[in-house]
Amino acid sequence: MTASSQEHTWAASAARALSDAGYRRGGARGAILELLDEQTCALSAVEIERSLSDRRREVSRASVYRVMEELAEIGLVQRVEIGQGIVRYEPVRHGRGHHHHLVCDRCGRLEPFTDEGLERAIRRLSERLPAQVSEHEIVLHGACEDCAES
Amino acid sequence: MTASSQEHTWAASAARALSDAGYRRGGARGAILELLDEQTCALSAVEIERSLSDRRREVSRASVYRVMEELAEIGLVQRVEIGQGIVRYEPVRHGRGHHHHLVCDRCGRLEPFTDEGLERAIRRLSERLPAQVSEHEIVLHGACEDCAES
DNA sequence: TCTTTTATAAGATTGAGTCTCGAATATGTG
DNA sequence: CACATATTCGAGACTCAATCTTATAAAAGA
Repeated sequence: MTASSQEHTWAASAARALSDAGYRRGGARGAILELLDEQTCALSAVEIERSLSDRRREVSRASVYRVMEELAEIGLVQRVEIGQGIVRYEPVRHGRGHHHHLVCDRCGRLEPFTDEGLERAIRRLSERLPAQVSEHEIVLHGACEDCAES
Repeated sequence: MTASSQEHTWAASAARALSDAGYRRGGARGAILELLDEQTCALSAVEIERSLSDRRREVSRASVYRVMEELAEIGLVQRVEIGQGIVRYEPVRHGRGHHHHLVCDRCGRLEPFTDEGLERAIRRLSERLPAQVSEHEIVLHGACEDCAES
């Protein structure tokens, strides 16, 4: 899902949104935006740190977490808790691109999927519950296609 | 295993299931079963450790994790990942007291809910996906009734 | 340019969860 | 009952993701 679908890249619009929200420009933030822009699925903070280090644009751990928190706050990335106590982050691409995840408990593979029936069920449910459901992120566990065969 | 929930407590049937699975009786395990039996919703490992300590039946951290893993393996408890890297465990009543959870992001409250529409959507989805979905646990985030008012 | 504010880096710290291994306890057998 | 043996338990060291601290670097504004 390479997504320069809209007018700008995700990184560009994210940078503008950050700016609008009162954040200033910074090297670490730019590098992280650039990296995220290339991703199609969720990255963990540690993976982000390592990936940037690999391309010789080192960013400190604290910066990764701080930037991800800022991005999540504005809704530019979504936190995805896959399990094992590791939080992954995933760029939210304008409207489209909403999906959930299936985690293979054997090989650890992470697969995105979409399902309109599920979305509908959640919308109805959200209205019924005596609470404000702000966002939802569904993680199914099981065996992925490859692992299921063996 | 056919859990006729009336005649025995959950703890009793869990003890039997453990015995059937080849586990022996042990003090720590018994204390944990007893504690879990009183719970209606999920407890974290740390909460279990502290609760037992409060009632002067101390159980070491390793034992808590070990026992919870055993219980989860046999299907007597369900792991629930609420976020913040904390795993909670919840006794599975009568084989299927199946429900999901809403986490209040403000006060941290954990509320169980059930929804047939959601279950139906997941069943259909599971058939459609090229993978074996073994179990599902859905965590919605938002503001609970009390927090939503303010 | 200079000042003020915000961002960043490096590393110490926290805290959930894991691992190890010797001690304690349960069950089966004589 | 007593013994032998396998299982369970406890205490603490350890791992590692995530947070906090503090000094430095870099932007925006004057």
